[in-house]
Amino acid sequence: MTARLYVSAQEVAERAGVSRSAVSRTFTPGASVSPETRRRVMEAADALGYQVNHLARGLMRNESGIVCLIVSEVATPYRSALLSILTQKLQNAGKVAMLVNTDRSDGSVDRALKQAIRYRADASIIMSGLPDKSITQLCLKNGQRLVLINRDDDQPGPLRINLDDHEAASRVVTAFVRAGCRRLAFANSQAGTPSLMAREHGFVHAARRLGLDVVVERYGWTGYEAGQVLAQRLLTHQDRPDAVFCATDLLACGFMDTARRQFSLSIPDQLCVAGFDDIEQAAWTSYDLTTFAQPVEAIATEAVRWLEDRSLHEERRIQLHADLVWRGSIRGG
Amino acid sequence: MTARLYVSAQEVAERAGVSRSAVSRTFTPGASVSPETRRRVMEAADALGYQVNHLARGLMRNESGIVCLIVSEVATPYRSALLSILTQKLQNAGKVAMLVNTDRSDGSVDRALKQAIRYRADASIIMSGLPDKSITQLCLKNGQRLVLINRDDDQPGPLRINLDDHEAASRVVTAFVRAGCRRLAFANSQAGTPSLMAREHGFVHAARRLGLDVVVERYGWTGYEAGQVLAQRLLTHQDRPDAVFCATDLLACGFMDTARRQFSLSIPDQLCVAGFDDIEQAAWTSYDLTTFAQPVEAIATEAVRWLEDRSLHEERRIQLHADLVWRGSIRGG
DNA sequence: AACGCTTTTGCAAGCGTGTGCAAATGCTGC
DNA sequence: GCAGCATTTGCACACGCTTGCAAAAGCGTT
Repeated sequence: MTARLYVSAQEVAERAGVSRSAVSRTFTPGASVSPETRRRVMEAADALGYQVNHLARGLMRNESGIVCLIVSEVATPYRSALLSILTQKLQNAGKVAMLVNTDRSDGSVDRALKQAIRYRADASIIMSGLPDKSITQLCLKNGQRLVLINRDDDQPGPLRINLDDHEAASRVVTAFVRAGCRRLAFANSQAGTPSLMAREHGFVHAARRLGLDVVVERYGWTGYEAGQVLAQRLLTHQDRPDAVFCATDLLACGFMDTARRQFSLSIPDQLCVAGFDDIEQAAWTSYDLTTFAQPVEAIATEAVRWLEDRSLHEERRIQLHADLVWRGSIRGG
Repeated sequence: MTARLYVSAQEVAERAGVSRSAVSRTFTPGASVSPETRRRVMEAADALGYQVNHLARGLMRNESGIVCLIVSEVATPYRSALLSILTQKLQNAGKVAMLVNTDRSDGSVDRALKQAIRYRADASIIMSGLPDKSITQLCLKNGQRLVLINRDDDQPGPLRINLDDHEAASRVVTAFVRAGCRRLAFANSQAGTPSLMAREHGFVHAARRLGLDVVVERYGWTGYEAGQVLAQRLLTHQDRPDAVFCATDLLACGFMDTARRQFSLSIPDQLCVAGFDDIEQAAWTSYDLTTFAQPVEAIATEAVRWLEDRSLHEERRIQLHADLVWRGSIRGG
């Protein structure tokens, strides 16, 4: 019993006693079909289990309905949260998400974009890494739309969504100082992405403006373990910090755990901590971390809105605001 | 400057001075092309930025290369970990993942499968929820392959991958008893999925076999907050448990936090805890949770292997083993 | 040079759909 | 009944690709 072919519009047409065009029009919103034929077509379609072939439709319309999401480290809390809401909203907009994982190997963002082109994706949303300019050109030339999320750079053409990292970082300084902290530190990873660096620079500059120095430490990849190592390093510093801004909540979690367990520090009494992203774990009582919320909802909304609106295919930048979520890891408040 | 059409094989052929077929064959592994024409085609293709149109190819070959992943609660640690590795392996196998998020609304698994059919996905992998039998039939009739992960049920046709939940649960009983615990409890959500229930039943049965009773509590959705509530309920129980098996690591995290913070219990001295999934947070020092590891690697490997091997399109069940990861939340060891 | 064989090439049909165009149909008002 | 109009329908072509088939080309042998 080798599987039969899918049922085609032709078969539906025959069963309904109409032409194939009528079937096509029935499934094309806004096409001209009389109520009566539509009914008969629907009936036949249901009976046969007909589903429009989107490959063929995409071929004709030159619009596949596919949006390619390019991500690495999908299993990370912030990434998966953004991914979740993006797919949600894309589906609501009648699109479907194609997920390309760019872990390992470096040219993989480029490979991912080529994959997107092969499937004639209507757009690609890049959440990690950066494509080569030549590939960007290729995409734009082919009318493929491009969205860059939190990957600020100078590529032309696409929609770029970014946060006010710099300004957010300066708010942390204020909070730390108001809490009576004077020995500030910044814990960063070595990833060196623009948003991470913007937080670092924003923090350092704002502190300097108040005449305060900042100890900056960078280590490894942006995860829990790196946070632990950073705590080891920063807390054994001769002049131990009394406040640390971690570039990421994951770093902050590792940092806090090591600060408490290994250095027996009480938070926020002896050490104030702030993070960024507002991942789910930041709200867990073990951490109760004061942090900045990634506006994932707004990011997704803006991205999808831009994709839907065909008039806006010009270059565009959107800067969103990261709200400070005040919890218990900074004194006062 | 409205975006030009994508470059087609025709244009490549003209530029290379060969027929369209030659171009097609150049990009079809194993087709008969002379080295010389292949070279010329490749040259022209590179110059023009040609990418094979997979929509058209899928239409002809009746094989799209798309595999549909049907998931809800993508942002959950275990789900996102599985998703990550699955996409990884699918890509290595030359497939591409289409992600359908089935949060909200109940018929959405069915809708997701219809979507998969419309895009003529070669297969669908269901990680959450359960499709209606009629839809399953529709898929199989159309030659679409189906993989169910941890969703044991009686649907015919697909590949079903499950864990030895029952046996794992009984190992926890042994560990608890060996640690000197006698007042056992099981913390579950109300989701009632087969795997969760298998863990519950396995635990209760194994305990009963040793003459021990188990207090079972169920609440809410399988997340951190539910764990907190479950702790509230179980730890105020007249005869307070000295060991609790949480159906899920997320539940366990919430449970532990509330046990420590609200009831000032020390783990594992006054309370032993075990979880299931081995999410990343289970290894964090705040939790240091003894738990069972979801064999995500093996799950993905088996699923992809089955998809690749066209000979195995008969029904199949695979039962995988969940390793016990011993950490500090149970005494002894 | 003629032969047989293998490899390469081009032709053309077909995959399942959307849509412009012209023919057909239905409806309204004389 | 018929002109005038709006609506519906079917035909046929196009989308970009794969592939069976037969013709063409290459090549070694006699």
